[in-house]
Amino acid sequence: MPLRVRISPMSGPSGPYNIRVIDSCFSCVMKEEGLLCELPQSLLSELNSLRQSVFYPRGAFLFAEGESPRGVFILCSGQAKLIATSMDGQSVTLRVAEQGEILGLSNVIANSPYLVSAETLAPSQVSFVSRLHFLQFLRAHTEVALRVARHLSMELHKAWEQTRLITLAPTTQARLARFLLSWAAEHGQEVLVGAHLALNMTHEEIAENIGVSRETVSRALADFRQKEVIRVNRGKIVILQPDRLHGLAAS
Amino acid sequence: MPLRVRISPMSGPSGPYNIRVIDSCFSCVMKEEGLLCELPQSLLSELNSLRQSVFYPRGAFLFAEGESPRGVFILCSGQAKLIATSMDGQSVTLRVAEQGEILGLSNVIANSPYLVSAETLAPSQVSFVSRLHFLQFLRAHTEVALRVARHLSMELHKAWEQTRLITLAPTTQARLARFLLSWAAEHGQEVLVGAHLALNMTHEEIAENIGVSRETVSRALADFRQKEVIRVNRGKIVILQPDRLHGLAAS
DNA sequence: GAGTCTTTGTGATCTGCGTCACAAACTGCT
DNA sequence: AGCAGTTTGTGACGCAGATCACAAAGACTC
Repeated sequence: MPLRVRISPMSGPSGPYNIRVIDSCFSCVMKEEGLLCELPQSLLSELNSLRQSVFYPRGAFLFAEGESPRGVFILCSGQAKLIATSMDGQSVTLRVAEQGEILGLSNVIANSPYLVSAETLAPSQVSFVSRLHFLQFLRAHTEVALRVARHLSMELHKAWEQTRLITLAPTTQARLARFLLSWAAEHGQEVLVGAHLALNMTHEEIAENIGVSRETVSRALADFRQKEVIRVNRGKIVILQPDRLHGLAAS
Repeated sequence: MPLRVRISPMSGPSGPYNIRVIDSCFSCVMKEEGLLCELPQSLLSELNSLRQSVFYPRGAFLFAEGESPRGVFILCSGQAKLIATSMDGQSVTLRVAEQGEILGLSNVIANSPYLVSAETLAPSQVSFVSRLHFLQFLRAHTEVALRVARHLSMELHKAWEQTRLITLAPTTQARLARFLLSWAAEHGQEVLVGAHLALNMTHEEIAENIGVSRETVSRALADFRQKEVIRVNRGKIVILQPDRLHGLAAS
């Protein structure tokens, strides 16, 4: 098992970024799918007293591969991607976390080093709860342990979906189409004519998501555009022909 | 999200196989890494009363993609692989579970259909616990919920490792070498001169593990053999030059 | 608005690996 | 032992996509 590089210099939730510490905001807990949604008020306020809220710009690292787990990061708003990096600098995106999700959970539970890095894709508000506090909280409330198990199950399923996406698509175009569709699905976006996808990603980053080269993504997108399946509007992708996109995804 | 095929005809832990039902055997719980190891005796015997033990031959399906979760499968002895299949019949192996591991856990927790299939790689003794019983058991004991969370974390980390293996290896030979090394590592096998790996896999299956074609695996293995890095002995692979194998894995 | 850096678009080339095809070796069955 | 089914070995061929190489278009700074 080769050791991995890129140990971040950060020692807490704050890093070498221009970060604002905020002290309200637990709106994320209201989200339907969030781990914490519909927790009894008493538990919420207990958790509230443990957490520390911080604002990160785009491109900030919440934690990096190889660090030992400091604690969990609750994504109150924004987006973050989890990436794995190889020795020669290549990287894959394992998944993109949305608001309401918890990052670093599995590492805190297993007490094993982060084996992925978490980088914000958009300006994000993040609540940090230290390992010790979180574990105490977890042990004290069976309800919380069950929700954690459910969250981990969700993460596992997404990891499997990602493997499926990368390995079982016949062509690159299919991979890209599936990627766009699953993105839309995960963001509650109906895949209708005119749906806007705010990917917040460069072609390079899309490439890392689907495991192909940057040029191939550019070319495939150009092709979709030329077929008028999609349109690109100031960084956002607009779906023009959902049905044809599904067709491309299938084969 | 395309629906997936291969719904198995089984409706319980038993299927259309020549299966023996056994009623002892919880030796798996003694295993160091098993989910259940070192559980208090009282919990063990409670679980014992809930389970039903069954013997499967090689190639049996414990469950298949798309089925709703009947319960969890505790692998007392043997091996099983988790596979995802695409519409056109291709498949990837997501991981190989060893004795002591629990299969179908995340689906029971999340109450979502199995999105992978589990197939035995060797004759295996498996204890089945139905969804309801397991959830009751889980809810009743915080200790168990925590262990489940730890097991799921382990599964998630293995899933990420698998993605890393498949996507971040520069060449096919590196993939194969890494696969062999990680196999050895996970089986407590020291990677020493003469270490025997009982893969229980055909080249086809190895190919599904590392995401390449069968012929490519045959050729790569032939190459390793010709370089005298490995030797093949009645299906078992013998490592002759661990250091060179590590070298091949790196690049 | 000039200058720098990042991102995107596209052509040209090269190659690893998938695919097809078939022979050889092995396995299991009666 | 003999036969059928599976697994393995290897050659020949073709192409999808990686890589290289720039140019064009945006984005951000002062």
